[in-house]
Amino acid sequence: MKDPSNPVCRTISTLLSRIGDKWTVLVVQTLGDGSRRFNELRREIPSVSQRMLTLTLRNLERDGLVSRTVTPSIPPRVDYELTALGKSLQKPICGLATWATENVEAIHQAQARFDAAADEAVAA
Amino acid sequence: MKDPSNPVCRTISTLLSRIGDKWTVLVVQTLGDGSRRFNELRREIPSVSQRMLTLTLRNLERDGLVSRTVTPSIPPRVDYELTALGKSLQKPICGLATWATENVEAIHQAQARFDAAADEAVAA
DNA sequence: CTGTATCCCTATAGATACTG
DNA sequence: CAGTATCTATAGGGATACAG
Repeated sequence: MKDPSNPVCRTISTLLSRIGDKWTVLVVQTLGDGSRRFNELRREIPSVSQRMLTLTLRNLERDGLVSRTVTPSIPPRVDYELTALGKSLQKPICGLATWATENVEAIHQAQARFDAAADEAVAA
Repeated sequence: MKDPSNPVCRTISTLLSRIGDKWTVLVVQTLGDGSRRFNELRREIPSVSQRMLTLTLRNLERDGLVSRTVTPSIPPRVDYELTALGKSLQKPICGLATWATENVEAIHQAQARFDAAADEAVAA
């Protein structure tokens, strides 16, 4: 893991870029407790646009993390669900979530200190 | 964790955006086994530009994950090192890294299948 | 050695309108 | 209902030049 140009580090970096985008984690978390239809997801993630939800779901489907099931009725019905692979991702994400919740306060304080110090430097 | 608009989910999402950027994880991993000077980091992460390394380190410093120690000699010397907070992030990142290495093959196969299916659809 | 400053290009994401 | 298409705004990031 010492050489950042090695495949392992690249893999991690690529993965983090994917799930680190603005919507992927929210969608995965939402699908965590069961399958959802397209507009159900929209309602549960109010801030996501139709376009971004579509793109996010397509990427997740392409990566094999989410399955897409079309029921050709009228009106059409599409259900999204985590695959086994997608579910297996929940555990490591949860680890990160735990770290985040435990340390968010420390990070905010560090940011406040840093910004205060920067302001002071400007004033001087 | 059900409501994606709740603070916890936002926190995770924000955190992932931060460490999910192009360089942060590489820098954190590189600093994982000890402090480095600016140009040492550049050499160990050949693909990073001076600008992006500076920005990445500033953000990490601001978040309290990395400490910056200036030695006012000639030439100047600046050492970067993980703080306790930064080190504590290594464990959850490692969990994700493990998942990534274990499943990278499955993801690639899923992508190949998806792309093949898409091509087929175009051909038809 | 360790950065800043500037220019510029591209990728990402939001808004809106339209379609099967 | 579940998308696609298009336009636009912004942010990320590379290259280069310069500075303490």
